[in-house]
Amino acid sequence: MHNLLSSLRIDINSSLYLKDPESSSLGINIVKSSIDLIDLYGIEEFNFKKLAKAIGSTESSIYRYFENKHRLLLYISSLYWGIVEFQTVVQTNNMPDGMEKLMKAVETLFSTPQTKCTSFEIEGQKLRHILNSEFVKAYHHKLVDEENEAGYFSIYKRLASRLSEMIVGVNPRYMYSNSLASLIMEGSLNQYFLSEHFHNLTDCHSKDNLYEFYKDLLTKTLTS
Amino acid sequence: MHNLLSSLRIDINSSLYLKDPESSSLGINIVKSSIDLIDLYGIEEFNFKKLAKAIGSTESSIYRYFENKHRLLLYISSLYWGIVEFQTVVQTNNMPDGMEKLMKAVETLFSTPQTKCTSFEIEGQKLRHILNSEFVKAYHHKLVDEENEAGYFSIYKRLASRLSEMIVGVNPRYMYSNSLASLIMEGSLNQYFLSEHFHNLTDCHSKDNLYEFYKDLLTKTLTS
DNA sequence: TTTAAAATGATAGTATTACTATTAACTTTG
DNA sequence: CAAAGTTAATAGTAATACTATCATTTTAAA
Repeated sequence: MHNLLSSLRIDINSSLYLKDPESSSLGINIVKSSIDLIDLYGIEEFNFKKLAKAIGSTESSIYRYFENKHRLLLYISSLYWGIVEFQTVVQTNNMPDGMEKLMKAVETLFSTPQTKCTSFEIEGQKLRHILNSEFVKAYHHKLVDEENEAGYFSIYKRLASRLSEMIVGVNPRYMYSNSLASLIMEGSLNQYFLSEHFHNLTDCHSKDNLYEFYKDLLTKTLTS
Repeated sequence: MHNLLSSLRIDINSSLYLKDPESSSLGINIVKSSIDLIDLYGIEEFNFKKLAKAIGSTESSIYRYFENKHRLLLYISSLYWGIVEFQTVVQTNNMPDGMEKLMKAVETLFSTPQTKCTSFEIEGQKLRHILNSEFVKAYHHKLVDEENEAGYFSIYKRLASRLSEMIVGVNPRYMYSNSLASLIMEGSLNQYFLSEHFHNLTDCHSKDNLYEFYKDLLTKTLTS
C-alpha cells in the first residue's frame, strides 16, 4: 500500500473557483496570504486590493482565480472541513467500539487541523481561527439555498452525516442524531469564539475542557 | 400591584442609537420597516437608501437615529433578547421546581417572541427569522471586543447568565453550566436556520420537535 | 528554437455603498 | 408669535467591488 497521505488531495468543488489555485504558485499564494489577511482584518475589512498588495500581484489577477471574496471564503472553509474530515476518517478507521469511535471523532473536531496534507503551507491555528470567526458568515447568506444546491457545502454536510452515523452506531434508538451532529460541529467553532470574546459565556477555555464538556454531554445523552 | 406589562419598557443600551427611535413616529417607522427589509434582503443587501425609500423619508434622517446598519442590527437584536428575557422571567417566576423552571425557560426560548410589550408593532415571526439568519453576524465582528465592552450584548449575556443559574439550580455539581446555557441559546437560533436551509442537518422541523430535542439533552445531561 | 497559447501585469473605468455636509422647510413648545 | 428642534432635499466624497482592455512575460508544443 502506497502512502495515502502524500497522494491524497482534498477535493474541493470546482465551481468555487474560476481557476484552480493549486495549479500555480500565484494561486497558492492567493490562498495562503488570504488566510493571513482574513485572520488579521476579518472578512468585512478584507478585500482583493489588500490581498494583491500583500502578494505583490494585482486585483485583476486574483479575480482570475476567484469570483469574489465570498467564494474565496467558501473555498477556505471547504479546505478546513476537508482536512477535518480526512483526519476524522483516518483516526477512527477500524475502531470497533462505537463510543470510542465517536469520542475520537469529537476530539479530532476540536483539534488543530493538520494542514500538511494540502498544497498550501498554512498555519493550522490560523485556519481554525478564521473558521471560528468567519464560517457562520459563509452560510448565513442570502444565497445559501443556491449555493447549497451547487454543492458548496457538501464536505461540511458529509462530515455531519458521518458524525450522525457514528451517533446512531452508539445508540440506534436515539432520534436526533442529525441535530446532535450539527450541534457538535457548530459548537466546535462557536465555543472557541466564546472563550476568546465572551469569556463568561463558557466554562471551557482549553481544547481539553471543551472536549470533556462534549464528551460528558454525548455520553449521558446517548447511554442513559 | 399595577400592570407590569404595560409599564415595562425594554431597556436597550442608549449608545446603540443617536436618537431614541421610540421617541418619535419616524424612529418607530425606521425600526419597524428595517425589520421587514432585513428579513427580505438580508443584512448585506439591506441599506439605508432602501429603508429611506420604504418609509418615505431620507437617508440623512435615518442617520440621525442610527450611526450605521450594524448598530441598527444590534438594536434589533437587543430588542429580541429583551423580549425573550422578559418572557422567560415572567413565565418562570415563582416556579419552585428547578427542572420545571429550566424546561419552561427553554420552551420560551424556542417560541415566537411576544412583541406586544414594545412600542413597535412587529411580527414576532419576522423578528425571530431575522435573528436566526443575522444575529451571528452581529457578534462575529471585528469590533466585538469593544462593542462587548460598551455593553451592546449585555441583555444577551444576562439571559445566558439566568439560564446558567437555572442549570445550576437543577444540578449544582454540573461543571459546564455557562457553556450549556450558550449552547442552548445558540441552538435556539441555529437549529431553525438548519431546518430552513440545511434540512438534512437536523431532525427537528417544528418548535415542538426542537423543544423535545433539547429537553432530552438537558434531562439526561443534568440528571444522570 | 521557434511559435503559439496561456498566464499575469498594468492601467483605466463604472456602479454602488456608506457615509458627511449644508441649507431649507416644517413642527412643536413656551 | 418666536425660537428651538426636527426632518427633508440635495449634493458631494471616499472606498469598494468589480469589469475591460491591452501589453508583457512565461510555458509548452512543434
